Amino acid sequence: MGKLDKNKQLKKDALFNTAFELFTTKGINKTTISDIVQQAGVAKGTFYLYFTDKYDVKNKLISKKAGDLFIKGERELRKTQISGLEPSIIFIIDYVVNELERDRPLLAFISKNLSWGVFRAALNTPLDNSENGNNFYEGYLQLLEEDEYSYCNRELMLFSIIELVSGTCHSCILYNEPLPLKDYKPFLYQTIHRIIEQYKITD
Amino acid sequence: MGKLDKNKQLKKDALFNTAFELFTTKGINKTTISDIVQQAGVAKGTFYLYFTDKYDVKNKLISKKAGDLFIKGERELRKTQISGLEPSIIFIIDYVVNELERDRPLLAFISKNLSWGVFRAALNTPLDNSENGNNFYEGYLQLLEEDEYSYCNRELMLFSIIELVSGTCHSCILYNEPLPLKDYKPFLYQTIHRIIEQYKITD
Amino acid sequence: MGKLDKNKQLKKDALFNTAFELFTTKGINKTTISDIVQQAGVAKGTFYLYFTDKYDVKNKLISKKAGDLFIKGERELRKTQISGLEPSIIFIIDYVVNELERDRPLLAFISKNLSWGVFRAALNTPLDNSENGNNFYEGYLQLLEEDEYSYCNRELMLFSIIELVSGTCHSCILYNEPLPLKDYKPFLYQTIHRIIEQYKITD
Amino acid sequence: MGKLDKNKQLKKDALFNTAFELFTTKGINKTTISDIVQQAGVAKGTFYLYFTDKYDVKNKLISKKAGDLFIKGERELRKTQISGLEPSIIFIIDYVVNELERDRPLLAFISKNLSWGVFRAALNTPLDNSENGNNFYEGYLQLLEEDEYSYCNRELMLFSIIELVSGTCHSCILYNEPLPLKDYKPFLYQTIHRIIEQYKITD
DNA sequence: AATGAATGAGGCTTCATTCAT
DNA sequence: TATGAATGAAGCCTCATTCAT
Repeated sequence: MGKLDKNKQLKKDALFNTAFELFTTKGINKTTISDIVQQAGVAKGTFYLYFTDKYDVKNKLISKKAGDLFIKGERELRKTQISGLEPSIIFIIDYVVNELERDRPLLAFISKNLSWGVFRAALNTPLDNSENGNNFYEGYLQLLEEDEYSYCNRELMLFSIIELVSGTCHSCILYNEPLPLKDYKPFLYQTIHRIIEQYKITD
Repeated sequence: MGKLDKNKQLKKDALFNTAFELFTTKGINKTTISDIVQQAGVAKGTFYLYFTDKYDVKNKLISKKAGDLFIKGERELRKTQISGLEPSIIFIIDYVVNELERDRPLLAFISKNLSWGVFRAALNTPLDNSENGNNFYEGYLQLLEEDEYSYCNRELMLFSIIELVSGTCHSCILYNEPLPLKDYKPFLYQTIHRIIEQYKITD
Repeated sequence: MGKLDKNKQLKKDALFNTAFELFTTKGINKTTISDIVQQAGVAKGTFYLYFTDKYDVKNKLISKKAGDLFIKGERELRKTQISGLEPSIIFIIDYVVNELERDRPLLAFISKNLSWGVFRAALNTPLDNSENGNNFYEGYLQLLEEDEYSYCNRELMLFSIIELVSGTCHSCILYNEPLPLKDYKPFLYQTIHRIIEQYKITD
Repeated sequence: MGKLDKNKQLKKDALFNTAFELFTTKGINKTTISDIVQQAGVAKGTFYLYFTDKYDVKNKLISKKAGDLFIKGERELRKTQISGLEPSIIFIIDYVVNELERDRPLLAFISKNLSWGVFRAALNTPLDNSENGNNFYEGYLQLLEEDEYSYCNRELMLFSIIELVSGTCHSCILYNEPLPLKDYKPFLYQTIHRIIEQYKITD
């Protein structure tokens, strides 16, 4: 990559990161293009070289940030000795919600804007720098394969779990409503257990 | 109520209803105060006599519309012979998601903006014109009382169900992702069944 | 007309007149809305209450200014004892080109932008404050009626004369090319004479 | 001409031709330098190696295109057996207006921007690749010489005809106002006849 | 000679809010 | 109460021009 191209990427990254920072602190509506470029230290016009408008950045950020979370969760999982579908899923979910509890602006940003379609796409994005082309969704399917039981409607199972976690944790973390996250966790994981059971194939 | 007061209420209602119509068709961001007053047939200044700004109307609308849905669901339930907690809950949920499938703009409007706090408040709002001061949440509690089983953490159970339904149906109805609502329903109701079981007290 | 309405008209007029002044001095391309409102002493938004954009003002100005010129020419004609079609036309043309020679920015503004359609419309606009609904074009037709000869294709005759005058005088006045207006006038009026002859009906 | 020079000329021509295409299709105001270089397939900076700005190209284009038209008209004339001043002039005018009727964007482009000065210059430009240094205006003078009559104020005569044709045809072709070109032609050529008569020297 | 990323001034337009009537 | 003309800050986006490569 030439000096020029590297510089280009630097500017684009600066805009991307600055936008994320401002979106999560001020909110998307109250963040202006002027805010972004000013804080990123580039000229107004430069923004339009790389993005079409504020919502273009927003969509790219959501997909990226949501994907990153799960990828990091999976990486952490690999560092452990945990095996089996349910323990693995619980581990990753736990990792993700803990991350989101630590970074509430990120939670607010992601959960308001995430649709299953976008999410699904993000999960299918190959881990960056990945030598083996792996991605989260493939990892999930592999977990299913390796489990001692068989499962039907695998995408549906993940979908149900994700939407349940997403909705409930949003409320628990941001508003402590109807109760704080740590108090809700046992119930949540119990519900996840039951959802997994639901999709288990029993002869 | 005097003639003048009635006139006042008329204008306020016009603004309220027009705002709802525009919010659901054009989106909140793209709806301006000018749009609202123009279509409502009142002067710009009049808006500020009744609401502080666009977001004031928005919040009031969300609470109202979400509450209305469940209240209507409960009314429909009473017309049937259905009894028992689970059949009743499934009936109401089914009624609500069917309504939302028929009125997608309403779904988009509500689900993007509903938090459990707001929702909880809406459920506690007395049914309008109600002679007996009943509200949805009390109705829910009564269903629990009348069931042959006992349940713990009743609010949590409702919370889990609502968030699961809300997230999954949003995706199924608006994007057909990962599958159309009608195909997902059996799985959803099975999951609800399992959540209810989870909170059942067994000696 | 109420105080408010009068004020409204004042602002609109201020914008209209200021736009004309700036268009003729700086040119349309280099005149900005900001320039106009600033010099007119009103707020930016006020401009958009009365005009859709710069070109809206432009079109209205062209029509108005072109019409005014001919109306004034006709008024001057009435003050004289001149009679007969040709002397009358020559008088009005002479009046108009003299006016345009005195006000070159006006000439530049009008002649670059005038189409016969716009012009025709302007000529049909009733003289303002006119009690009898007269307009230039009707006056022209009346001149034809009163003449001792008859004419065919009356609109065409006027069209030819106007376009000839417009094109040639634009060049003579603004660039002295191919010669100054005063030197060209005899030739021009001779040509007009011949055009009138051309449309005269001879048995 | 070296290979490099040829390459240079190619880029310049590409810019020139592309500018013409865009000016006539989108209009000058709405055509940007970016549009031109992009469609011409060269880099932005390259434009500034050959032209100072958009208006530089514009002026060069107008002069070139207007001149080309008359030169082509004259060439067509030479292919015929037509002789005599008036038939020759009518032939060329007819050729030119027919061309302009076929290519309305060209008409719009030229007639909005043509002044007699620019036009006169264009007519004096030697025919490109011309071995004999001839140009349109000289051809015109020669036609006058060869005619059986003598004429005074020759430039004026051409000027009057050109301006008349230019103004009237602009309106007839682009707007069919006050009538379509083909219906106006007989009147126009009759007027031209009369103008020529006007400048004929009679003892 | 050629490139094209970067610039940033400056245009256009919107719209929440006010306030005199 | 109700009005709606007026405001002007604030946002968006374009684009001619430059300059390091």
